[in-house]
Amino acid sequence: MTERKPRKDAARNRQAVLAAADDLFSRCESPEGVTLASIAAAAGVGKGTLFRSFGDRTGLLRALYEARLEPVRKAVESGPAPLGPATPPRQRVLALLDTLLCFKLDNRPLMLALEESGSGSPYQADHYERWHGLLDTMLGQIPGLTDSDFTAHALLAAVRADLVEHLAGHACVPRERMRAQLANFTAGVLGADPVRGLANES
Amino acid sequence: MTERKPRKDAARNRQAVLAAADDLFSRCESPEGVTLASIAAAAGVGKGTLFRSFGDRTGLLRALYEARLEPVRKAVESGPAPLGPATPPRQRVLALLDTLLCFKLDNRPLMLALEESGSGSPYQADHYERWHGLLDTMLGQIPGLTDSDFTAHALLAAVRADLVEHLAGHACVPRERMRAQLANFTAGVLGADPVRGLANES
DNA sequence: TTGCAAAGCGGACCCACGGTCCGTATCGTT
DNA sequence: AACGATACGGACCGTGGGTCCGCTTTGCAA
Repeated sequence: MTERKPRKDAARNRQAVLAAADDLFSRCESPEGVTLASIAAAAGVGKGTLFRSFGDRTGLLRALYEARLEPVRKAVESGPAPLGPATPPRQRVLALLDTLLCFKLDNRPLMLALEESGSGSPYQADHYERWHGLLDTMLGQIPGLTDSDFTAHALLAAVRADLVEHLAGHACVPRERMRAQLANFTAGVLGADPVRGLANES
Repeated sequence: MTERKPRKDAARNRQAVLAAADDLFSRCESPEGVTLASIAAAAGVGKGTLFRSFGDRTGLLRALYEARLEPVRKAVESGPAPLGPATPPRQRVLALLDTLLCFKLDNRPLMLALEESGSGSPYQADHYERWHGLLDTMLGQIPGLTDSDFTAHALLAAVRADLVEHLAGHACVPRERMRAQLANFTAGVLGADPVRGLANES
């Protein structure tokens, strides 16, 4: 194997940086303000260390994202209904989008930073590919629905971080209302009748 | 009136800058590469001039955008069907989104730069407000459709510049296919049956 | 315990880019 | 022609991401 065990202090510093960044992001608005130097300072390490651990800004953001996303990923990959793999497609799509929305609501500054930094567009990040692929597959299993690929993109676009931020931050749309609107919209896209209880489908 | 007629050379320089920027944007990929200094150089003026005319990068982008958008705006505000105001809502929504998509396809680098620069999110730009307001109104006139506000946001999100860029540039989805997919998707959102000829509705 | 690479540290340094400033050139009016 | 107002342009600045390299720490081994 190519694994070289990292030195103890290295591991500790990595954790410190992660923690500091996490903290700064949840504390401050406007991810612009969270500079790499400030993260390094908050973590009590030098900039060099930070870059060695994460490559660049995007790398750090991604690492943070992965860390926070872990439980969600688990739930989707092998959890119980309505998120887990044993759920019928319609409900699972609803559940997935709802989960994504909530996640972005709960991690606004980070998600904002991640999407806008991504050295270009968020569409190049492979975590996007993952969500898109999953959604695509699920949509493909819904009879009567065409263009699952594009539809997946469009649905994901409806929960983009900056839109969420705009609605939650500027328009002050409350969380539950947003969730309801998204569910309603999604149900419309999936065809059929707008779901009311979001859990009665064959 | 507060209008002070600008000096002749000022006007000429403004045009030169606009032209140069237009050219650079349509020529180069990755709007990152189009720096203000390079625009100034290409226009044969100093950076100071550029900033005096447009305030900042976003101002320049916006000016360019407005200029290119002019015909579209006219067509929407007072043109003939299916874009003009006399069109029934369903068709007009379809037509508007299609138009927007085509516009972004035709102005990829510029739109990309505009959306990602906007000193924050594209949602703070007032041209976004305009499109959203219009769409919102139109959607409100479609019976049986709820949450027109959110729906308008979601539909606009489906034609965001970076998504369009991703599909057209990376995934190499041909123009007509994208238009068809978008039309299909939109029709789904509007309720009812997926339109086939996109022009048979009461 | 001590010695000694290798791994890691950190902050001085670099560069690109957006944006400002002010001495100088041009306009256009009298 | 002459003079104020207007605009020019490029030197200059601040900021923030990313790099470099001499010094410190670690952990293995004698």
